[in-house]
Amino acid sequence: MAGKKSTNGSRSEQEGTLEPRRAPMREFSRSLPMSLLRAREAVMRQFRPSLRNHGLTEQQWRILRALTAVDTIEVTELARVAFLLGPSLSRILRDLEARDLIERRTAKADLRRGEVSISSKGLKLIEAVAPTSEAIYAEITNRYGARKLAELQDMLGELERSLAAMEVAGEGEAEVEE
Amino acid sequence: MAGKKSTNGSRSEQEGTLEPRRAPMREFSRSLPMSLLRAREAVMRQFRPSLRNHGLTEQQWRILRALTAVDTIEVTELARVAFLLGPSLSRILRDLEARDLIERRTAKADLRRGEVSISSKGLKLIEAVAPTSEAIYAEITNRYGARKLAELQDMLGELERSLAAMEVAGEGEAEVEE
DNA sequence: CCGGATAACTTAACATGTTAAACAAATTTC
DNA sequence: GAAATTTGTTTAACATGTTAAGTTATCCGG
Repeated sequence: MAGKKSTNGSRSEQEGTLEPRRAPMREFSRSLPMSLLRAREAVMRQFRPSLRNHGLTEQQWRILRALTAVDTIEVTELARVAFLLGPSLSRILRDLEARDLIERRTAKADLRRGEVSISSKGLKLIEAVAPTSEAIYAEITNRYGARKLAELQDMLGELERSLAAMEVAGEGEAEVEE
Repeated sequence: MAGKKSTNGSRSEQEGTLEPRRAPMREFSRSLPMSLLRAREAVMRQFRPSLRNHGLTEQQWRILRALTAVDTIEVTELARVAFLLGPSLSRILRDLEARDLIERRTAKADLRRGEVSISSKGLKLIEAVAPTSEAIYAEITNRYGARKLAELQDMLGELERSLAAMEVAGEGEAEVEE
C-alpha cells in the first residue's frame, strides 16, 4: 500500500553505457524452485500460529506426528520419514526428550541404534493440536478444491520420481581439491 | 538398501494395553506440506552442487539473480522478490558486500532506505553459473515434461492465491498474555 | 581374534528461518 | 513543531539446514 517505486520499470533514463541489465535468465520469480517455495510457505503460514500456540515448531510437530504412526522407530528411519537431516533430528530429539514428549532407549541388539517413541505427554499434545490442524487442512482443501489438491499431490509425486533418477549429475565443474 | 525394519508393519505383537497407536490423522507423508517440501528438495538437490562449486548458497544465488533484473532495488523490495525475511537478507547482504558481489548506498531522499545493486564482479559470477544452471533446468523440464511443468506451476500459483485470502485465521487458541 | 572398513549417531561450525526488539529517519498528531 | 507513531533496516536470540568431523559399535577379511 505504498505506491510501488521505480524498482523495475524505468530503465531508459540516461544511465549512459548501461545496457538492459541483461534479460533475466528466466522470470526468476516464476522458476520452479521459487514456485514451490512460495506455495509451501503459503501453506505453512496457515499452520505455524497454531503450532506456536502449543510450543511446537514445524519440525518438532513433524517428528511427533511421525511417531504417532508407529510403536517405536529408529533414528535413521525417523529422519527419513520426517524428512529431516541427521544433525537436525539429533538436536530436536534432545530437546523433545528433555521436554518428556518422547522416550529413547538404545537397541539391545545393536548399541549404535537409538529407538524412539512418543510419550503419553507427547500423545496428549498431539491430541490437543490435531483438531485445529485438521480444521486448517480442511479449510485449505475447501478453498483449493479436493479434486485439484489430489491432482497437485500426484504431480508433485511424479516430479519427485522424475528427479530421483537425475541424482547429482551437475557436479563436474570446479573440482578444485579433494 | 538395508531391509526395512519393523518400523511400521508389526503392530499386533503382545503389547498388552497398546491400542493401534492411533490412526495417523493423515498419512502424514502424503500431507500437502510434506509433498511440497520433498518436491522442492528434489529440485534443489540438482542445483546445490553447482552453486556450491561457485561458492554460493541457494539464497545468495536468489539475491544475485534478482539483482540482475534491475538496475537498483531497495532492501525491502529485494526481500519481497527474493522471498527472504528481512533478517536473513540483512545478514546475506553484509556478506555479499564484503565479497564485492554487490554494492550498497543509502537513498538520498530517505536515509532509512538502502539501495542495492549487483557489482561487475557479481555479474561475472552470475554469468559463470548461469550455463550450468540453465542446463539443469532444461534437463528437469525434459524429464518432467514442459507441458506438465507449466501446468504444475499454474496449480502452485493458484494454491498461493487460494491461501492468500485465509491469512492468519487459526490463531484464537491460547491468547495467554497481551 | 585383530585391525581396517562400515554404520549409526552426535558434535561442530557456519548459513538461513523466524520472531522479537532495537534504532534511526520520516510522517502524523495535536 | 515537539511528541507520538510509523516505517525501513539491523541486531539479537534461538531453531533448523547443511556439510564435515568426530565417536562408538559392528562387521569383515585374514
